[in-house]
Amino acid sequence: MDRKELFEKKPKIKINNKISFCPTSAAMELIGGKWKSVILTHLIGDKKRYNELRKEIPGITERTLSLQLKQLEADGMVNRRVFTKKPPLKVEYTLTEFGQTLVPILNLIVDWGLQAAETKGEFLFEETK
Amino acid sequence: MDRKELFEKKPKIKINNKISFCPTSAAMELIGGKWKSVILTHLIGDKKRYNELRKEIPGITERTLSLQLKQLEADGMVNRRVFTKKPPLKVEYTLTEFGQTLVPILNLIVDWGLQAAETKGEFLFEETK
DNA sequence: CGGCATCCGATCCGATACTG
DNA sequence: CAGTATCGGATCGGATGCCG
Repeated sequence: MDRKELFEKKPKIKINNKISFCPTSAAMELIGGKWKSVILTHLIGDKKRYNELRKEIPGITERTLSLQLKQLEADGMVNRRVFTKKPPLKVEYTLTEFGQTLVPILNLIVDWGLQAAETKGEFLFEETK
Repeated sequence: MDRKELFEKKPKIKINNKISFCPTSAAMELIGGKWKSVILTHLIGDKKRYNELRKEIPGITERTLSLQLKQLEADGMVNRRVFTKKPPLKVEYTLTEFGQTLVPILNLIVDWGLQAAETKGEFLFEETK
């Protein structure tokens, strides 16, 4: 069935047991929310450890980072690999192959955010932490 | 200041009085959430009346559609125009010029959602309403 | 036709403290 | 180091009814 026919039939979409009414909302179930795309953006290119992500993503709490990573893992966007069994642990997160397919969108979103800031917003630089 | 320099300084970003820590979260403040990008997608190309949107977006409630449209208007993504004063009213929504800049992202998201459904999910067709 | 008002449960998410 | 546990406020969003 081609795209045109799909559009006309307006099927619901089921991904990971979540049912959506259209491709857009299906996508937003996976990458929407306040933090998911931010986390994914930071995983572009490199693997990252938990605390690296925590430091690189200002404003996020441990709890939220942990929960979001777990969801991303459950949705097949992120791999979690444990390298040591005894504390101190070493855990690395990477994008899955599926997660990689998001990279073009994430890059567009970053660009758009920058441009929106330039045209409609402002940048706040802080000398004094 | 060029992009590279901007990245290194990691300024906060303020758009419409909302402060974000990076371009991605700034963007997600504007287009994130369950419904905003769905609504915007339906405004691509055509102006739409309130009830048109309601019919075309299954699963959304009047209240939510109304609230989201108001936010999109406040954020400068959508124009709301009233054409009659006495009931029955005629109200049309269109993308603003700023909203138009989102179209490439929205199209990518639709494509990605379709592809995700094809590879990781399934389509549910309903003969019986 | 195009909403708004109200109520209310579900969910999100921040703060804080604790653990293998 | 990489989380989990618990609490609680804020926000989301569904149901319902009303209105110019």
